[in-house]
Amino acid sequence: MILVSVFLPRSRTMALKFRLRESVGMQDRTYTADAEPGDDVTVAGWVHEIRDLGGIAFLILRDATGKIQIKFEKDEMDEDLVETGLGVARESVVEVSGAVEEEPRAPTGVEVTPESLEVVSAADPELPLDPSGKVDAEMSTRLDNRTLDLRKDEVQAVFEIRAEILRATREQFREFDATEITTPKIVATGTEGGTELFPITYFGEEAFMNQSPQLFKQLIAGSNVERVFEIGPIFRAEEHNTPRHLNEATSIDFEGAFCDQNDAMDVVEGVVKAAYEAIAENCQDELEALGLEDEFGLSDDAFPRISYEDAIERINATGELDEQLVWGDDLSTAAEEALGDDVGGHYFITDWPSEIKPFYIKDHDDDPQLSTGFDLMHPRMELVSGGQREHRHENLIEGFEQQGLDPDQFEYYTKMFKYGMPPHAGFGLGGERLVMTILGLENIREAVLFPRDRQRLSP
RNA sequence: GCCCGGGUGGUGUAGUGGCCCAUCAUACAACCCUGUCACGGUUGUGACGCGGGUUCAAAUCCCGCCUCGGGCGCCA
Repeated sequence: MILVSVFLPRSRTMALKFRLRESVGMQDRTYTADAEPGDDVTVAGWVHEIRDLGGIAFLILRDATGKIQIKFEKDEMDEDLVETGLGVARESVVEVSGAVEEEPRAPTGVEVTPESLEVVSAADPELPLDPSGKVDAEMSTRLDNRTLDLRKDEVQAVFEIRAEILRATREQFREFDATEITTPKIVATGTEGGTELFPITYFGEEAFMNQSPQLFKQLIAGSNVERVFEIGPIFRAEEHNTPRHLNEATSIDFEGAFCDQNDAMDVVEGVVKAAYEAIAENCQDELEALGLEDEFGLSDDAFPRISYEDAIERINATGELDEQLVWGDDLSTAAEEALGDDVGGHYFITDWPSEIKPFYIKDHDDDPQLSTGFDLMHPRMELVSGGQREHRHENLIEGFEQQGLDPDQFEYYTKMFKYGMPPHAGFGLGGERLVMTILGLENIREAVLFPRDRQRLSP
């Protein structure tokens, strides 16, 4: 990514966003975005850069709201002050007090003439990566030094937007009358078998990190709560090596009683669109930092709902695949790409063959070969999988057996289907994949502060 | 799980057997410069992932290990 400008003018909304924090921060500190000409201020932050032109020199101070220029005139100012100010290493934390003056030649139109400067925390002059962005760093170097990496505007913007996506999806779920729940991450059994779970020891007993809140959210949807959502971590022990998989991911889950797969699709479509809208409305500065301000948005059109049968026909018709797909085939990455290019936007694939969907997905009443399962696809990758759930106890037990699972191990789950389980439907949406597709990130690790992948366990 | 490609100063790179006590940028150090905004200029500092092998000669070829990234499978 290329930094658009060293000085990103922060808008009024940005300044307002941070003003709220002042009540809990340094009482007499002014954010750089709030420094107005005529004020006597104390600003505190990181030394972004020092430009020494000889008789005059500038220190660029950066904080969460932006940057401000501190001016040093060597002949006219206290020698110690100049020496301290210009001797400090980049990325050191300093606190500067002085008068803010209007100055058209300054990058933001204002600059501070310092009266005092304190080095709060000196930085090592040799940095493991360059937060000013003049020199790129590799993903691995960046992740090993996330604190420094986040000092770059375009990196910080990703996580501000991620936070906005989470806020907007939460709010949208509330619009759908769903209650936020949290379910256990340490579990006795997996959702779909034990092969892809991280085993742990729980007081001497075998346990696992949960790979999905699926069974728990169903149990709560079957209570009077009816509609639930959860935004939380999921853990998968698969040893994949791709730019779109994580071993710890954030799942955005929904489950609703008296809902069918079409209702679930309505909800997920609403949630995804709410995320796009919230970003367009509240994250202009961040979009600019990422260079996305011109092209950002999502069409108002409904996401097309394409049946599995039509999907394979359409894929075959593109001629992109070496071998024609036949009914019952799962969709390969190449097939998904061919269809994604053909559709050109988000779309659902519905009515999958029952045999390639998990046991808890309900089949169509009039055709047991067809499931109510659906996927929401972004042209670049799968975002969501969902469907109507099997709520009939007998059918559920049968499903376990057909999938080669022992229903006795899941008794905590299946027995609740004996005490009044309404029809219900839901979905799981990949949180990082949502962030990644919305922002066009090349690697899913860009969307997580401290990613867990096959190689990385720390930091 | 199968397959492919990398690892060179702090950072990012050039270099496919001798022309390399290793290129360039940035950083760092010193000096010059009174309006920079990726400031500019001069000089300097600093590196071939680890171990073994082939060769008169290895950053370069071979083997093993460590490590990073990607493709597929599978998935969110």
